[in-house]
Amino acid sequence: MIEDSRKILSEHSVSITNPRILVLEALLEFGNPITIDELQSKLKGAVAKSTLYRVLNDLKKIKILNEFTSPDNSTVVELILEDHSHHHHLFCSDCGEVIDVELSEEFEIMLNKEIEKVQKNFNFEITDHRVEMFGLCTDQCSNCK
Amino acid sequence: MIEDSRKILSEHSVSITNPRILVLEALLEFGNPITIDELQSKLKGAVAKSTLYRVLNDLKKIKILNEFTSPDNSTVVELILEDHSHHHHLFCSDCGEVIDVELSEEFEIMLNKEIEKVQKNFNFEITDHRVEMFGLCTDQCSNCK
DNA sequence: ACAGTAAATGAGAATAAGTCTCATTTATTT
DNA sequence: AAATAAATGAGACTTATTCTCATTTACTGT
Ligand SMILES: [Mn+2]
Ligand SMILES: [Mn+2]
Ligand SMILES: [Zn+2]
Ligand SMILES: [Zn+2]
Repeated sequence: MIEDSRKILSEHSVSITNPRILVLEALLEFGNPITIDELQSKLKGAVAKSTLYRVLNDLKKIKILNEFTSPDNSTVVELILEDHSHHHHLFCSDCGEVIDVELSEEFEIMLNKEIEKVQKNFNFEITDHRVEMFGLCTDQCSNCK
Repeated sequence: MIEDSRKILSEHSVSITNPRILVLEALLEFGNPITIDELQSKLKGAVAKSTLYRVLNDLKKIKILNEFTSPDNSTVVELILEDHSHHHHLFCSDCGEVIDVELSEEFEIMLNKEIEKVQKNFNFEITDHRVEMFGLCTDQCSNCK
């Protein structure tokens, strides 16, 4: 995992530093979208708060980190590596878990057609979209029992 | 408009107070999703900051206010009255404008089918969804020229 | 209309996520 | 190994939102 992190950094010509490795490792290990709070507690103070935010910004700049706000207003980040393709998110309103969801290709095609229509109607240039689903994990989520 | 505001409040058995009327009037007059910042400037200090947030919470409690975060992290609110049906949002990454968008019925039907699948796959109970589109208004938006 | 009571308000203090500053440390290049 | 630019840590700062509490206001029953 340390090697994965080093590789990611060097492939993006970002200098290899301890805080960057630690943050990447934590993200890789968790493997799911994670709250900044959770991330901080996984790091157990090994990286200063200011540095954590700087590293997250660095990762955003090289386009391997995605950031969004969950319905309870916490900031969530996730790595987007090569294998990580276009997908959407499912939020548990109870425990706050965020789950990656891939929707069917037919659906994405239809959504793109809708987007075409919206572009024309509003004379917009739409560059991205997001589908979010909210609900309750019923029994299998890692936080709720 | 004052009468509309009074009516909305009494219909939801919320006591009719000046700050509540002022906030409702501003929202009704603007008629679109609005940033809390913009809302505050429309109110020109007529409502104390703490009261504004309280009133917005009151409106959320009676389920006539929707709140979400725009991609630039500002908080956006909108009234959801009877006529205001299910819809989604389009964000201009340049000027921050937020536009209501209604997608086709066929699309929503298909999305609901996708949601059915996700519910089963993840053993979730999905209660709501959101489609967000991001891009640039090309010429007609009220803020960019 | 009036008094009594609970609810709502205003002003400003408190909280907390995220940013910034600056002195020190570290990574990279030679 | 030295030189240099970049990155870091610690804590100050900013700013959106919440909280506190003394005062004001809206509703209820008379
Ligand atoms: Mn994801
Ligand atoms: Mn809307
Ligand atoms: Zn859950
Ligand atoms: Zn615009």
